[in-house]
Order: sequence, then C-alpha cells, then structure tokens
Amino acid sequence: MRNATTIYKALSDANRLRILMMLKEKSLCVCEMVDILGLANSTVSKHLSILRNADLIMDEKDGRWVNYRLSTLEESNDIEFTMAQLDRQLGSDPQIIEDRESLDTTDRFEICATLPFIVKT
Amino acid sequence: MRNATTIYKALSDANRLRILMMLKEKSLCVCEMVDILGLANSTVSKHLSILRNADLIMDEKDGRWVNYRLSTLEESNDIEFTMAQLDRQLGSDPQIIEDRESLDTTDRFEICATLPFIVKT
DNA sequence: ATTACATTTCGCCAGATAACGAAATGGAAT
DNA sequence: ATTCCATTTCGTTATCTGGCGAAATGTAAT
Repeated sequence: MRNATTIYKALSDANRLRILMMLKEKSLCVCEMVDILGLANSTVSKHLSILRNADLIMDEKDGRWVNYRLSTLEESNDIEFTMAQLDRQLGSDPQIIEDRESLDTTDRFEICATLPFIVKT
Repeated sequence: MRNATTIYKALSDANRLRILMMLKEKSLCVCEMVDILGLANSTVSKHLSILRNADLIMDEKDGRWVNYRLSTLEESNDIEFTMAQLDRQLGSDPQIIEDRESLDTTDRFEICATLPFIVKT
C-alpha cells in the first residue's frame, strides 16, 4: 500500500511527469533538466530524489555529472506499464512535445558548463 | 497534462485506493464506505469528489442514497488499465483483503440506518 | 409539514509539499 | 591545494491536502 501511494505521489506532479517523459527519450544529467524545466537545481534535485525513491528512475555517476535514466530494476516492473500509460496520456501534450524538441536541439556541453554565462546575458 | 496529474493525484492517497478497490468488488453508498474506512462522512465525500473529478468513478442517485461505482465512461478508458495495475499492486495487500472481507460480511441496511446506534455503543 | 437520515458543503486546523537561495559535498582540472 | 562546477542538503516560505465537526441540502417516511 505504502509502495503504491509512493509511486502515485511521485507521478502526481507535472514537472516530474515531464522528467519521466524526457528520460524516456534519453538519459540526462541534472543541469540539462534544470535548463529545460526552468527550475532551480535544488528543486530538480528534489524531484529526482522523489522519483528515485519510487523506483521509477536510477542514477549513475559519471565524473562530476550524475546521469539519470528510467529504472530497469525488477522491483519496479511497474515502470513499463506506467510509461506505456503515460505515453498514451501525454504523448501528444504540447509541453511534452516542446520538451522533446528542446532535447533534440540542445547538447549537454552547450548547456552545462555555460549555464552561468547564459544566465548573465 | 492537467488531466494526467489530476488522475495521479487522485490515486496518491491510501484511502482513495481503498475506495477504488472496494468499488471493484461492488458499487457502494457513502455510508458503507464511511463504516469500513472509519472516516467522517464529510471526509469520505471529499475523497469521492476527487475520484469523480478524475473520471475514475461515477455516481447514481437512488432515493436518499448515492451509489458509487467505477467509471465506465469512454473518456476514462484509462480506468481499466489503471485498475489492472492497482490490482497487481494491491491485490494481496492485507488492508485491501480486510476491506473485501468487511464488504462480504456487512449489509447496507445493517450499516446505514443504524450507524448512529453503533456509534453510541 | 415535520421528522429522519444520507450526503454535500463550509470553515477550520495540522501536517505535507513545491519552490527558492544559500551553504555543503565531492569529483576534475589547474 | 585550490579552484571550478555539478549536485545535494538545509532552512524558509507559500500553498495544498486530509482530517474533523457543524451547518446546509435533498429525499422519504410519518
């Protein structure tokens, strides 16, 4: 029961759904998501910890980056089911489509190291 | 997007999941759920309005009772998908099993009119 | 029409949640 | 070792949520 409500709580926020739909496209580091979502990094980090806690996503350290991707753990065999449903519900949502376009037209190395520069201009 | 988060918000409370799982067994009036959940009727009524708002359940007036059941609207074609997932997650949950037993061993006419009496004893 | 009763709405309160900025952590590069 | 930078943790704030009891609504029976 606790498990089920944890998952649904994790899914009950628009920004977290955007994150999941982005991770469906490819794995991402935090700063890429910060850039696309337009939220503070502390906020995105918290969203990610909620999704991780629900076993919906996993992280993998890579140098000073942390790459996030959809969970593939057996424990969360729900994830495929859940993502299929999410895709039906959100596959044609304008915001989600916009996010996908952002993913296509941006590159981690453009975004991350230069983020302070972008903010300045 | 709004639609998806509304559904997941509706699913993110343990008492609302208990309600859905009970309605999977049979349709129920509010006072039956009040009795089984052990919550104030105002609280249960609010939960029901949240579930109705998410198109997960429907209501049907019958005299002074209001019978609730799982939605069969086309709009909420998600419901079957959702209930299948819920059943996998909660089908063997102790609380859910207990609720099902309560449903089997109680009768609306025993519960509703006598509720004040039960409270008194 | 008055009483009885199921349900909803209202007003309130305590605790949860999403957001932020600032400070802390930890790996890479100088 | 120090600086740089991605990320997390901490502390704060405003808003949302779940709970209750009391009052309002609506229908059935007396």
